[in-house]
Amino acid sequence: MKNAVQNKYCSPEAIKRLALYLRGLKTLRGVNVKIISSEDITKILDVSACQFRKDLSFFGGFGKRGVGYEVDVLSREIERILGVNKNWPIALVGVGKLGGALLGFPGFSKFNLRILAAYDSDKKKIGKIVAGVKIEDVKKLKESIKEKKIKIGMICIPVERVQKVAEDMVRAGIKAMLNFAPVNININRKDVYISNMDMAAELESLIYFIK
Amino acid sequence: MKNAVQNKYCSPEAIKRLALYLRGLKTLRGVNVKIISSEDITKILDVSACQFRKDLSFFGGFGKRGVGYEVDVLSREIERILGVNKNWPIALVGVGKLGGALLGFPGFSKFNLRILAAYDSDKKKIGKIVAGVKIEDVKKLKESIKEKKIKIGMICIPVERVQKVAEDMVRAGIKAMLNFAPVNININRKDVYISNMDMAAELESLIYFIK
DNA sequence: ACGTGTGAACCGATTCACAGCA
DNA sequence: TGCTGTGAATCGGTTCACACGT
Repeated sequence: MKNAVQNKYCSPEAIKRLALYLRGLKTLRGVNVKIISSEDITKILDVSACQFRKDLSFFGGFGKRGVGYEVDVLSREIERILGVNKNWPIALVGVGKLGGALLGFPGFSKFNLRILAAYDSDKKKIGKIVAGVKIEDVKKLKESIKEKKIKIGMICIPVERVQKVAEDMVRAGIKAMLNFAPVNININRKDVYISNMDMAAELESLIYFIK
Repeated sequence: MKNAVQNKYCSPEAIKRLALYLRGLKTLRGVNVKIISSEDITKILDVSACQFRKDLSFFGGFGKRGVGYEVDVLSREIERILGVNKNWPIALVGVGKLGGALLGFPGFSKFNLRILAAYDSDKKKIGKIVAGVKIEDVKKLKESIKEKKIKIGMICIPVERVQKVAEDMVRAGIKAMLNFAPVNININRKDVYISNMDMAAELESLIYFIK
């Protein structure tokens, strides 16, 4: 077994797969499976056995030859690699229907992801508590995020205001953003990661394939 | 100019980029830009000039040498390629917070994507009208989707029930699905496309990069 | 002259195939 | 023997660089 090589480059695709593996492992743990082989994983996830092995071997050898991978051990290792074993508070901007739904989304809390701050420009919403989070004025976004030392943001506001809000968030110290508006955010910084959850674009590309 | 070569393989990644280009083009049209060059597009989207050209040339030559691309023409062509110039009704399963938010999501209607049917298992919700759509009993999902000839589905229900519902949808004729539950759907059919909007996995992979 | 369209070169990611270890 | 871990081979997608058309 080699030591983990964290300084070499690992593709974003591979990292997303790690998160996917974690899903699969949690499911297996739920039905009390203790050991899995790379071949087994192909039955529950759309991934090839050797891709699974290669992805993991990049960070070190977590399996036993002739046996397989311990579900518990591997889960913990992947959590450590991704960094999700620590708490990563999230700031949400835009508590409309979608933003409101995300505030209470059980899929987040299950994975150590907690929305700690929410912002809106609507006077009627400011001050209210939604899913345990007090909605603040978006005007105070910068100092509030800075003060709370939040590094992750989610954007659920209309297209027109997205760019400005994103810039404010970066100035406040946000390093990663999930953008739900169908527009491209322009931030020229290598230390800031933006991921677009463009649901309409996703649907549009699906349409191409079923035609 | 060569004729469009639709029989050769085009990667899903490239198709997603087409949808992205469409976003950019709509924005440009909004500010009355008539012509763009492949170099210009790099200023508003994270894509290289030659990738833009290559993606488009795969489907035929839509630009003028020495000039650029007409925004109007290119928009229409991409819409035709993707197939979004026609109406593609959508069926939504699970009208919880997230499902309810998607029902009224303006980002869909803007792009010809209309949710025409919604299903839930909650007796209190069945029969109610949300965002103009009457919620039906999920038990009647199969015949209802079949009757309405819907080909696209969206899944917003708890993990445990996802696999069964997905199978029912496929049996009813659904060819493409957007899955919002953090679980992998197993459908062994090449003519059915499943796209996972796994927001938690997305966040988890972002955490890796900001660590 | 200018920007598209495209074969060729390049590069990264996936898969193969087998050595190595339990 | 069985399954991991991994260099080598392969595959596909991106970029280069320039011929071509306006």
